[in-house]
Amino acid sequence: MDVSPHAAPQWVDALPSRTFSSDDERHAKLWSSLSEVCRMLGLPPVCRDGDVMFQHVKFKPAQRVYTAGQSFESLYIVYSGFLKSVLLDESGHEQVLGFPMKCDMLGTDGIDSKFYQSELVAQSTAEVIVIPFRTLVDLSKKNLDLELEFLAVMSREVIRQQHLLFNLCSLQAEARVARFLYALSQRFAGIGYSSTQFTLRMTRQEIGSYLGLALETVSRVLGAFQEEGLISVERKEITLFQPEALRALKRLPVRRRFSSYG
Amino acid sequence: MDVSPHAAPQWVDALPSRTFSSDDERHAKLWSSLSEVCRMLGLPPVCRDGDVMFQHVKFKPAQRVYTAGQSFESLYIVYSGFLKSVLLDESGHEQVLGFPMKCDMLGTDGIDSKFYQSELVAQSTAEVIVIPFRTLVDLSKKNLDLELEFLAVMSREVIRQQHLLFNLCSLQAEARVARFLYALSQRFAGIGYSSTQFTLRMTRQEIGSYLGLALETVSRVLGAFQEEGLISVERKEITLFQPEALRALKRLPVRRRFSSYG
DNA sequence: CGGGTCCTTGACAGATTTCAAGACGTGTGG
DNA sequence: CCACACGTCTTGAAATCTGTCAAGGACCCG
Repeated sequence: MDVSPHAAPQWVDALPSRTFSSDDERHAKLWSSLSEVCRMLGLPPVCRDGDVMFQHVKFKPAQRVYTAGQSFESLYIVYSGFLKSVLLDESGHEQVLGFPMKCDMLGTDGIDSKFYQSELVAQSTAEVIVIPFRTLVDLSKKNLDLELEFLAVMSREVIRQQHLLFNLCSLQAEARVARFLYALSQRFAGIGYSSTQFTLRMTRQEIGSYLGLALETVSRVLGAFQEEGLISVERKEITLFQPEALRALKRLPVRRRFSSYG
Repeated sequence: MDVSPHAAPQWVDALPSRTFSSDDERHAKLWSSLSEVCRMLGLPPVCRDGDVMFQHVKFKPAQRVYTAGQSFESLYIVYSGFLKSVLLDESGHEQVLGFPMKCDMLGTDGIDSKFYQSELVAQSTAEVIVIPFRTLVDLSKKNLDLELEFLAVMSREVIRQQHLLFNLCSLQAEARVARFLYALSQRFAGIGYSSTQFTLRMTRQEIGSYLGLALETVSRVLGAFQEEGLISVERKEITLFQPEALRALKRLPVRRRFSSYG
């Protein structure tokens, strides 16, 4: 199922068909208004162009919303489901950039060069709202505050990456994983899920890539957290017992295992 | 000279005075037009509001252009000199986010919350162009393409951070330092300096913070590069002998030093 | 049921940090 | 002009963390 980087034609069949026929899709919400989009992005509801509607598109797990090198046409807002955003290097190695979920905006890295620099991959059935950039530009001419608000959304993305950078540079493995779990819990809370009990949609490998760690390290750290009673972890099912402890965690108390002189 | 984080009044005296009296400052260029700003940002020269001018402000080494928590009023474009952008955590630890130089735009992390999230510190005498955000918004109403272009500039910043993330996550120390030197050399070339011979304005500590390494590691890796004949390093004076080798470097050939059985 | 992916766990190697000491340079004040 | 203090850089040795390799078990899906 892996698509080699920059292989132009391959992503085409990962795009959804324009025709909706299955029962599942017939019942799905197919359009969102501009004001709904603004609400999802947390923007002030200044925009009242009630007529403008944006199409929804559904993706199945492992399908790509866009791929690196594909020409930039639209921004995307996650309506439902879970995805991952990845960067591919020359040799096909995959670097995870984030795990977008409901209300996240994606695709901004294509604005400058007019080609997406990263890939957006569905990890579950996912529904995204398509915002054709051309439409956005046109709308901005009528509603002068709109483009301004999009600057704010991009500002948020810059800040998110700054914090990620900080985590990678100044924290060691345990703290990185702890903060990852805490941040994830906060995001789940923000979209109406439980903040203390959830299912990881991504593999240890992907978490490791995101945090700059080997998958085994992620596995070990999760195990250690469980030992300490901070969390419960059973494959992908996670329960946080002490979220605040995770937020503040620097390093776990040393516990000599297998030592004969303790 | 260190300013403790979030200490509100302290940054005030780091701001430049509005009166220019010294000989040095009298001869400085004090204003830039919008079209000049667009040119510096690499934007198409669509903007012809010839009348709009932006003020220049000068800073001495260690002075702060803005600080974390300060209310967001303006974006800044580096006109000359060298700076560093840093994030401060609760305990005052400093995380370097970048080393801005000529033509770089800063301050975008304040757009969303209306407060700067990071700090911009001069590392040499530096001159920045002040773009009041209010002015930018007003201009956008007349020139509809302008705000669009600023989205593109922010898009570039997002991409820069994506690559930084990739470097931190998937490369080890030697490759990080090598790519850092290569990228620096390219940037120097871009603003008219030599790409093969330059002076590092930042300390090993700051490079280490930026790359997620200890300062000693940076020092050692630079030493190793010199041993290999890739560069020459004498304190802050750097000469690149094989820039391309640095760009592609994964790891240095192992060289057993101090081993008695070789 | 079989194949594949994902996860866990151990042992080990290797990379990087930490700690420590000394050299080098620079700026300041006597 | 020199001495001194300070920040920076280098270098070594030891400690520690994390990655790598390997094997086995759990789970899922066709």
